[in-house]
Amino acid sequence: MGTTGGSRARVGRPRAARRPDSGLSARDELLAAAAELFTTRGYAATTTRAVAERAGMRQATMYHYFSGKEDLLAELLESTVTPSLTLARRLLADDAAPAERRLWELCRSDVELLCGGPHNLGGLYLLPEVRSERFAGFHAVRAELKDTYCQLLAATAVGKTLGKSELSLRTDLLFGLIEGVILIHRSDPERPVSAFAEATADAALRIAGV
Amino acid sequence: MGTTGGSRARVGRPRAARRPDSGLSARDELLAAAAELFTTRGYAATTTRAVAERAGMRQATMYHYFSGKEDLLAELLESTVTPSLTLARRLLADDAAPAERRLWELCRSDVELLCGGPHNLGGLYLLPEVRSERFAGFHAVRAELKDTYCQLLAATAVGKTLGKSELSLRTDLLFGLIEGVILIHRSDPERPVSAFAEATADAALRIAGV
DNA sequence: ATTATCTATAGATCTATAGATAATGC
DNA sequence: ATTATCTATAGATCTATAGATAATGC
Repeated sequence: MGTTGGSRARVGRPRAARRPDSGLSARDELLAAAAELFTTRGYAATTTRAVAERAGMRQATMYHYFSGKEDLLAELLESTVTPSLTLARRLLADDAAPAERRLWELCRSDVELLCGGPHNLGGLYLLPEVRSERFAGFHAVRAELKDTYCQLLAATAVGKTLGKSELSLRTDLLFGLIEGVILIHRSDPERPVSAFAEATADAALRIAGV
Repeated sequence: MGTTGGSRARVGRPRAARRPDSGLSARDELLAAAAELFTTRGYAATTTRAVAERAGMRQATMYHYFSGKEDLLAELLESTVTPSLTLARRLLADDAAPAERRLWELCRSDVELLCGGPHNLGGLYLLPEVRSERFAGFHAVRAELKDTYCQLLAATAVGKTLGKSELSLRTDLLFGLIEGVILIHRSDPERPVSAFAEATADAALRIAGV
């Protein structure tokens, strides 16, 4: 997420509302605030003022770091999908482990990413605004990730027996479960994420018939 | 959805923008417009003007039928979950068929309800605003529906072997898949809904380990 | 001199109400 | 007389910019 910039004695006019140092750079404070508000209240319902003030600064100051709400959401979306794609590619290339095992690991890791961490970034995927073409960069990376899921599934024992449209349906089911995993997580947020991620990965393979 | 009121020669001042008769009552025209806009653009991003004008009337006229956007969403939500709960109760009581079969049928029917029909009402469940306490009526009915899923699952052969927390996890997985089914439907809207609903019901039972 | 922040605000909405109007019904 | 609609608008936002200010850096 960029500079973590912990320090004292910073350049620039001091903030009006002093608060204990979060340890994050101002930019990251804004991203964290936006993630929380977007996932809980929604994107359109979240004002630039709400984001800035939750981050500890005045509304106008946000524009020093981001060109607007859209810019914040775009960055959050890409930061979520990029590490997942990196792992997916590594797993696809690694032919030491069986495909079943690699697919399971990809699912497990994605669930941890989406449900773990300080904010439930998985909730971002459910925002209706995300479908807009303004987030084409995100959609492109996401499509690549989905294609990797599809290739891993096709490489399993079951996958090799499937026709094209059946493979495509099962990929959609599998990917849809992961994409919507936050809905399940929300129904019992107390469940420890690591065990939940394993259980969901098990379920994901069952859904795909693996 | 209430009165279907098809007719000519209606009481009241004529609309400014005449359009061919939709066959729906003004109230239902508003609900249909709201369903489409809420699911595609989101709730907060949809203005009262957009809803009214898509329904063929001016913004202020909407207030003759609904007290505001919130009222529209509340009615849409309840209209989606109520028929599903009715079926669920009937299936729970019907001990002629095996529980596995009844659970499958409930899943299939819910997928048809959420993905079929003129607008993809399933998309409403993903709106962040829906979690607000303002929609407590909906949440109550929804909780009852989920409980029925849980009881049907518990009545299956596999269900009887599960401990409490394992049953609860599998209910969450199953219900979460159905709740998020619109995400899967969106990835290929061309798939015929009835076959898709059957495939998703199959997947739902697999996820639950039935 | 540079930087991060502030205050102030113009312009663009959006909601919800008040009150007028143009039909039918009796 | 009743009804469904309209037009107009006050009041409440919200975004994005302009320009001032209070730190550090040199």
